[in-house]
Amino acid sequence: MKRQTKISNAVIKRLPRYRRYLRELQKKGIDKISSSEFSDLTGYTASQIRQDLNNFGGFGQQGYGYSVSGLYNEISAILGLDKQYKMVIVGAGNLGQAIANHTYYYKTGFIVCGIFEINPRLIGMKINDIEVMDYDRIVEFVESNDIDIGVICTTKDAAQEVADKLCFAGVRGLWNFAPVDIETPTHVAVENMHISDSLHSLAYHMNRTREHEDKK
Amino acid sequence: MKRQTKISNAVIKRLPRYRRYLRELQKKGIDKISSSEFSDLTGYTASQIRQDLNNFGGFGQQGYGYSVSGLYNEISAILGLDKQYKMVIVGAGNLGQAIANHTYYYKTGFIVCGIFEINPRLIGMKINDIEVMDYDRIVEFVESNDIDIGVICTTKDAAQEVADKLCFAGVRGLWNFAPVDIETPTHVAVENMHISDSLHSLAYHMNRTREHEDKK
DNA sequence: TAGATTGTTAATCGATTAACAATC
DNA sequence: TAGATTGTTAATCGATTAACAATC
Repeated sequence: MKRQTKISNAVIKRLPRYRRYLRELQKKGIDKISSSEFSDLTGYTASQIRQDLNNFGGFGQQGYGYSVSGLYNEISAILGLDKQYKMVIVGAGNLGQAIANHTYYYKTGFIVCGIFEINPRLIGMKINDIEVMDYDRIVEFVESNDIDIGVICTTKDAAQEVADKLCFAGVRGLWNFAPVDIETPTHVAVENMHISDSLHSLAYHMNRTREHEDKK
Repeated sequence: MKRQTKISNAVIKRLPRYRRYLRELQKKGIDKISSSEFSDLTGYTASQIRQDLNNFGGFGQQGYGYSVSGLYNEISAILGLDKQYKMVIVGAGNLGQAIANHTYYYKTGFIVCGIFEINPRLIGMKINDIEVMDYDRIVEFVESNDIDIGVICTTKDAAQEVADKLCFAGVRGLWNFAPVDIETPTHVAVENMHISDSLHSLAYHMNRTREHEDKK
């Protein structure tokens, strides 16, 4: 087993997907899988799966394969999903509310501790038992509650300023849903959910498949 | 100018981002940009920007650069954003409602024509003036209204069945928010918004930046 | 025209796939 | 043990970067 210093982002992006499939196998009561069976399931080549996993350690057993629950746990630990994270949501609009209501995060260790807004009509509301607070109080709140993650559900114009405030207050990660690219100090991780970008590439691919049809 | 047959997905994924920056430049009244200035702005290398654009045509002018609005329009057309798309949303939960309420899509040519649900308590409601209808009626509706895109906001267990039905009814694209990988006929494009996968890779990166700090 | 900047080819870099020795 | 399948090295493929001739 050889542990590498720098693991490419392409590998990291595949881990949550591997984990999802392992969870399904677990539910079905399957407790062993080979890289080639896993390849059939996921669509990744067996070679790539083994290569990816061996970035982190030798989790398999020659002649046998991988233990489904063992591998599930390993990947969870690699991703840091054995830990808990405290989150705040900024922006109590549709998207902020949808995320606050999504109990899934809570179940997997991502705890929404508060929602922040500038719109006075929304302040004081409760969404899924989480209080909507005045944005003015955010720095104090993040500091005193040791918040790990800020979720940005604001307009694109407010996003960078909100990000700056969250970083100043001490979050370690930003989950950005605004359609802009956020700048942060190097020690703060950013993950973007660029929803409209995604819709735009769907539009592209739809017109491409159309072209293929036309040629037939 | 040389037009390639097959353009890599990595290129396509960058186009919406290029387009966003061009829109901002346009708003600021800047009407000309060189690849190296655009590189400073976006973080992509000037070489990559020119390489990417030349997959589709020679949009620049030697010695001058690129026309901001010209390039914006070209990229919009490449993505197919000069067209209109009719969408239906399946699932009127938090996420489905958030998308239905997001007027942005409408402004950019993606028109939400209906929302479908199995929960009888939600059927008949109006969300942002869009009717929530019985899921039983979806095939008929998609067929008779020439719906282009199905947006899947259901649970992961229902997602594939919903996808099959939408494909059968004739959509050309699926925008999938359920945390599963959807299978479709080759002529139906799929774009995934795997929200929890994104959160999981954020968790990974947060723990990595932490390690760097520890080493200091 | 001279200067600037593109379009495009060539070189490099990184990621994926293939092959196979190690080993359970 | 023999068969199976991993871990890992080597080969290939593709994507990014560098370089420069074309040209506005």
